[in-house]
Amino acid sequence: MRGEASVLHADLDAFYASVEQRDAPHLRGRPVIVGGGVVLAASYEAKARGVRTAMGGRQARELCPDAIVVPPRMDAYSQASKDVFAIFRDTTPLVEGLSIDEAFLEVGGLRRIAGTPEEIAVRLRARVRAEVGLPISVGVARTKFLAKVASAVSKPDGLLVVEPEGEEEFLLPLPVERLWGVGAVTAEKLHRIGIRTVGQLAELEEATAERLLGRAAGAHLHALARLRDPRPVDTTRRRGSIGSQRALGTRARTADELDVILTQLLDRLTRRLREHDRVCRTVVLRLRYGDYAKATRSHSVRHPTDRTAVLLSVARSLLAGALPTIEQRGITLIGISLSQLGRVDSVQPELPIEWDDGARLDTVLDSVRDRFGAASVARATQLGRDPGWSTPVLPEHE
DNA sequence: TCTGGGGTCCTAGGACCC
DNA sequence: TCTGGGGTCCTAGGACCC
Repeated sequence: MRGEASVLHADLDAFYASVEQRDAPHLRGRPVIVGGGVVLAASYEAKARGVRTAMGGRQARELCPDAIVVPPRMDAYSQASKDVFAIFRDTTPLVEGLSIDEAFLEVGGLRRIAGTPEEIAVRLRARVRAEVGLPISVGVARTKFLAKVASAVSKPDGLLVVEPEGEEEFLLPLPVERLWGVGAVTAEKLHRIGIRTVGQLAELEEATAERLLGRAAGAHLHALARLRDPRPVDTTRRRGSIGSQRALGTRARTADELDVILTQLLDRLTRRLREHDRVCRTVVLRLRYGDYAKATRSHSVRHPTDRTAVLLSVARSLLAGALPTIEQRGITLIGISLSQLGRVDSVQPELPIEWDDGARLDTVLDSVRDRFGAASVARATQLGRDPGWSTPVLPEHE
C-alpha cells in the first residue's frame, strides 16, 4: 500500500530572469539573459531560441541576437527568495530548502485545515504570483524524487500531481537524464549498454547498476527508477560548507596579486561565517590552471574557528605550496571553500594556555602537526604532561 | 562549450587506533 | 616478526545540481 501524494516540490521558473522581468516592464515578453560572460539564467523567450544556463555569452548572443543582456543583481534575487520562502513556511512548517529557488514542502497533515495537497499547491502558486510577482512550478507526489521530476515536467508555470497509482505510467517512459543525479557522464554510461529510459534502468539487476555506476550511485539510481525513495522532507539540514571563487582570465598573475585576491575571498567568507554564528575546521583551496585543469588543496585545523587570521594563514600556506605549479601552468581561477562547518556555540571555550614565547599552545601544536603529523602532536602532548620533561623542543612557529 | 559562482555527495588511499 | 579486521579522519578528485 503506497502512501498519499503529500510532498510538494516548488521551483521558481527561470528565477533570476523572472525577477528582472518583474522589476523592468520593458523586459517582459522579451528574451532576457542574466550575466554577460556566461549565462546565469535565461528567460523562457531566450530558452525557446536555444539559450541555456552555463552557456558561453558569445554563443548565447549568436543564438539570440536580440536578447537583452542584464548584469546579475544578487541582492534582488536574495530578497525575492526570502519572500517566497516566507510563503512556503506560512503554508507548512515542514519546509526543506534545496537552493535559492526551490524547496520541498510536506503537507500531509494539513488536509482538514488546508485541503488536499493539490488545493494547497494551487493556492501556493497563486500567492507567489500575487505577493511576490513570480511564476512558480509545483510538482506533487508521494516522494521527494517524484515531486521534483513532476515540477520539472510541469514547467513553465505549471502544476502536476502524480497520484500513487499513476507513478509507473508517469516515470518509466521518461529518459534516464530526467533522474535526479544522472548527468552527462552517467547518461553516457547507461546509453552505452542500451539504457535510455527509466523503465529500462528499473529492469536492470541492482548489482549490475552498482558495477556500472559505483556502489552508492548505482544503488540510489536503481532505487529511484523502481519508485523507491524513503527520504523524508528534512527541515533540519544545514549548510556544510561555504565558498567563494574568482575567475581570473588567462593573463599571468604575480604571487602578490594572488595573495590580495585570496585575502579578499577569505575576508568575505569569514564575515559570512560570523554573521551566521558558524565556525569551520577545513580550508579548501580551489585552483584552475592555465589549461583549465582543476585541482584542490585542503587542510584541517584542530579547533573549529571563525578567525580570519587563522584561516588566512592556512589558505596562504596552501597557496604557497601550489605556487610552483601555478608558475608553470598559469592560473585561471582561484577559490576558497570553508567546510566542516559547526555552530559557534558548539565550540569549547578556548583555554588560555600560553607558551613560553607567548605563542598559544594549540597554535604551536598545529604547527607541529603540520610538519610531523598527528602522532607527533599526541606524543608532544604526552611529553608535555610528563613532569620529567622540561622544555619541549618545538619547531619555530611562524 | 573557449568555460560563473554557489553548493552536495561519493570514492579511494593512507595514517592511525583498537 | 608477521598478519587480521573494523572504524575514523584527512586529503584529493570527480560527478552532479541550480
